[in-house]
Amino acid sequence: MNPDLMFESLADTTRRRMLVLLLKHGELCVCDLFNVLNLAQPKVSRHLAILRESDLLISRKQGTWVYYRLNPEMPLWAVQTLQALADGVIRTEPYLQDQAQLSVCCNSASSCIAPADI
Amino acid sequence: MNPDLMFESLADTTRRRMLVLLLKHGELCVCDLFNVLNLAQPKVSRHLAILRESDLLISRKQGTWVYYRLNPEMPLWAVQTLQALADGVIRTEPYLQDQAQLSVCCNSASSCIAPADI
DNA sequence: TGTATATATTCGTTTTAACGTATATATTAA
DNA sequence: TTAATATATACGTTAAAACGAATATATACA
Repeated sequence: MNPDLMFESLADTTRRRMLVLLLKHGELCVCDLFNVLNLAQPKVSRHLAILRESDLLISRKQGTWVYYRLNPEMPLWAVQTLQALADGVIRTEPYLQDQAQLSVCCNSASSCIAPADI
Repeated sequence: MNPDLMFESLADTTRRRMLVLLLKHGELCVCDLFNVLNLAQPKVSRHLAILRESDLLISRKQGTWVYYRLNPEMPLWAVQTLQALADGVIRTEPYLQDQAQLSVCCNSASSCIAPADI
């Protein structure tokens, strides 16, 4: 985990929103992310690539879907950074609404969120 | 403390180096900072202004010198973010050398570092 | 008063980052 | 094979950030 890359990654609002969603939810696929955030798919994919390249996220492919989650091998200081970020933003917009949107999306029949254990 | 402003501030290496120095030392004047970092004075002043505007730093003027330190009114999540940052970088360059340079500078007779209590 | 020093700001340029649109890739299913 | 869907990437443009150099401000002191 390179701190320079990591803190450059954290400088963008879209990327912070995605990280906080993944911190709270665990794992999400690309289509859930751009639906929840109400952003264009290529924009979300590009930001996900940046987070992947800075080792904050890892992805796994399952059929046509790609699921993203926090890198479980992150060092403690990086985890603590993300937790502090989440503490700072979680009661503010747009993060509050993101969490609400995620609940709606995840509980719908059309959700492509992965089952708890595969 | 606005998280957006804060995390944009943390995206620059020079600003991270200054924050870590101030986290470890407590208070430094502008000339100590640009001597330790070996950077041009206007560059350091500009970055200090950005950190001041994002409420990460406060300054106090004493004669011709201006002393900067972390904002003591920072919320807990912001303090924890900075501590995690410091944990992540403190054993890497250029932060290691910055600490070493600070020791040299602070212990010299020409240092303008403020006495412990004024 | 003038000079010297510490710090801040302005200005024009260069670099970097983000964007929207279009397109490519890869998987699934008919 | 073709069509449909999910995701990723490429391309050209726009916007934002950082830069060096010059200058402004403010304090101290002779």
